[in-house]
Amino acid sequence: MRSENTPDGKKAERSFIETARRAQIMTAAIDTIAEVGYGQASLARIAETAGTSKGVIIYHFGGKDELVRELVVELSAKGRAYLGPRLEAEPTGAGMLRSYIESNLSFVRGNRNHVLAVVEIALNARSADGTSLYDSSIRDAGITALRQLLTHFQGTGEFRADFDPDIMAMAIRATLDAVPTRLARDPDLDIGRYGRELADLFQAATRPGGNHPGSASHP
Amino acid sequence: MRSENTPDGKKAERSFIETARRAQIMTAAIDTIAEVGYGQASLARIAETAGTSKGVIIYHFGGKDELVRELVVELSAKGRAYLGPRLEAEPTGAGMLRSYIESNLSFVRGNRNHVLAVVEIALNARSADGTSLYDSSIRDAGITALRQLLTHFQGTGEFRADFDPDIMAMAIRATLDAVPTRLARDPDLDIGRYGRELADLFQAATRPGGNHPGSASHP
Amino acid sequence: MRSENTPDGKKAERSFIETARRAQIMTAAIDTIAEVGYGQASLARIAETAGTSKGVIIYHFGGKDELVRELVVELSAKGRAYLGPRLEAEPTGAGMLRSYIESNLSFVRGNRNHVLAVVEIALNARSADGTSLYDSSIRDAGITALRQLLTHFQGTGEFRADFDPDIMAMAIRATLDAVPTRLARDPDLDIGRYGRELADLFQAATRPGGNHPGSASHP
Amino acid sequence: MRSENTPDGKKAERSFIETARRAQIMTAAIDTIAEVGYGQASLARIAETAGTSKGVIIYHFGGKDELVRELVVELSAKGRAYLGPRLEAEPTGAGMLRSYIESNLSFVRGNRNHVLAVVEIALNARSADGTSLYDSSIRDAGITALRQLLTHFQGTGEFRADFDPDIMAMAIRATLDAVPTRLARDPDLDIGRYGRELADLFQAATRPGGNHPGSASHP
DNA sequence: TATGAATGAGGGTTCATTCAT
DNA sequence: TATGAATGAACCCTCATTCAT
Repeated sequence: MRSENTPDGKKAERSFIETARRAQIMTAAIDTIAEVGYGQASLARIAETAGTSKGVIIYHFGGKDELVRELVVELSAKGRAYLGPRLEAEPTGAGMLRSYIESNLSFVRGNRNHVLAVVEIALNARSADGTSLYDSSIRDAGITALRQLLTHFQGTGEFRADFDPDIMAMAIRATLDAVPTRLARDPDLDIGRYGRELADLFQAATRPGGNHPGSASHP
Repeated sequence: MRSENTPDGKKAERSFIETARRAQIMTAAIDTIAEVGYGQASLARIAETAGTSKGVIIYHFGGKDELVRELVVELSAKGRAYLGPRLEAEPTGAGMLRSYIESNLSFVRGNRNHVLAVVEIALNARSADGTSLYDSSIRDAGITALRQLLTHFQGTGEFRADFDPDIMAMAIRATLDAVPTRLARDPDLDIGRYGRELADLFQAATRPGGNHPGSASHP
Repeated sequence: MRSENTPDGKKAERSFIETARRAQIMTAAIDTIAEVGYGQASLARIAETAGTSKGVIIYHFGGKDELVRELVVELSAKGRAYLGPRLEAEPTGAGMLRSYIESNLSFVRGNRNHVLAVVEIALNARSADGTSLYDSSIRDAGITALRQLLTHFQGTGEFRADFDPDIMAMAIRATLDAVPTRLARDPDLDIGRYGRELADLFQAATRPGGNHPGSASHP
Repeated sequence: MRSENTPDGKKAERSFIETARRAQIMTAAIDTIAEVGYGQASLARIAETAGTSKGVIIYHFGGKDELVRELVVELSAKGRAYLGPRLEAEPTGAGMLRSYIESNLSFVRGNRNHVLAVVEIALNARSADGTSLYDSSIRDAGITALRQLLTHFQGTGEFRADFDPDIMAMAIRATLDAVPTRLARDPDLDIGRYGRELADLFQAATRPGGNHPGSASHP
């Protein structure tokens, strides 16, 4: 297996041809997983999509697990690079929440198969010892950031104080995470409208005022 | 394989012993899938849990796919039987929505493993030809009913008119569907509180009034 | 994989047909390993010799490692059963030593391929984690017993007192262990004469008296 | 692949750099085989130890088999160069035998890994067609020389006449060949004492006189 | 000379399924 | 009805080797 690092600990430089092969294989893996699901995405099938052989994949990635992990890492990096600036540009709580939701979905639109593939991986992929190949710290980091956002603007009064930020964050993430699968079933889905609607939904759910509903009536 | 139907087209009566065997196997399948995930739930493992052999499972169900489909059908029936009366008892839109959410979650609490198994199946299980073993009409039926509920009370004015009932229904379902997995990770989750919070959340999201947020500000 | 034991801890009864199959496979494995060496004795090759498929071997033994371990255990048991009575029948030290050597070799003669196969296993077979598949406690037990024999009769004066029983034991074992390989190269080897010669050799090496040679002359 | 000979049939001169590379690779191979065993010593692993790539090894040696054969040839040459003078210096039979044994072991002590590697090769290494990569003529030559030594001094009366020199030679070689493996298991082994003990052992086994034991009682 | 890249055969293993009993 | 036995395809991976650069 190709070693990932040079002996002195620096990242190894990758040759042009290797970079190209890796990209080609990763694309094939993404498309295959997105199309037939993780369980059916064998190395042979991925290799066929890529127009190579299983051996080449193993040569470049060292094994299926590593290939899969790379898919996750890469998407995670792309996602952070995409979302970060869009969030920071927003001054208000409502704006940040709306931006969070809409940016997430426009990112999904722009990386449909990759997102779908990583969703499949998160749900299904396990290594031989049974542990997930999806580093759950990635998701946890996302939820934590979202919860902190919510908590912060509860403090400022921009959001109503009487919701549980953990549960609200989970609801938002669950709703967003369900979109890629929906998109796969219905490729003509209007993601822009979807995003605006969901932003409206959670804006209404978080804005203060109104005699609040809720547990009072369920003692 | 046991034929499902008699020659004259009627459902075959099942003997007592057969019914018992089937139940025993289904329980084993549910527990195994819930515990180790669909991908790791081989027939051998299920048979071991059930204290039988793989052959018995195939004999009674005709194959793994059929067993899995039965798990889905059975849960779906249990779910309808549980939820139907609870919804019909509610007179108001807000009440029905709250009941829908809270009843769903208390059903999850009472059928943790079965729900978890079916979630695993819905996300992962595919037959050899790549098609899902989860009959999506079941989910569609659920979403449709929910959407009709929402649409109806938009008509009566109990809910704000300016949300897309399809998207709202999808958000509610996605949020509810995420709970079993959470519950698996954290068995001490307070489902009751979870339900009240989520009901509050979607009540706030659907109730009319307030200067409504929304797409107007995003031309 | 077939479970080796019943739930209550007893050895599982093996059906007649299973016993036969296992014996057939073990014989094929013995012959194959003896002929082509452990490294070339793949499951496919063993299966071919046995007239079956790889799957059958895995079904009956659970894996190659287990098959190999069984070969060792079985030979070890056969060996103990063969050697024990022959040793105990001897009253004198010289007699026991001679019997040990000659019985070992006549056992080799009667179990040529099995012994050869286990020698191959002892030298080559390793599991995935690098540990030997040959339980070295078996060899250690043999050497220990031999050393105790030597030490005992040093105490009685039947053997000269000035050799290191550990090294003498090792020399005897090494010499005996080399015979199977020789036998494989020259199938017409006269094992009986070999045994008598080696017994003479080590009798001369252990008997007391004579102006003993030794380290005194090598300060 | 580099050709071994020039067109005119003479041995090709090797450049300095090539000689160095070959030595580096052979050392890496020796250490790797000694450490992990022949079966686990893949070209990739050897190349890694050597700090090169598999291609280089194949370029310089033409293939794994040739590399392995070279390891054997080189050790054999080193061994002859080491042992020859030490034997010739001894005037008596007993002296030569003692020197043979002790020199062999001190050679092992001084070339531990190389000896261990060749032992591994002798026992395990086979080419694709199943034939051993260890040229058994090397061992045969050693045994023959030893047998001639024994026979010679049986003629002079220095050794007892009633042992089979072939079997005695085999016993001596087997005992010596077992030491490297022992040494690998117990690196603190006192080779000097080992040599003296074994020399004593075989001196006692070969010296004349005493009422000889043995085959008389086994007609 | 040396390397990175690719190949393809073969390795052991898992698994749903079939079949005789 | 139920089981043990067997099957065969597919799985991921290792390896020595080849080849273009």
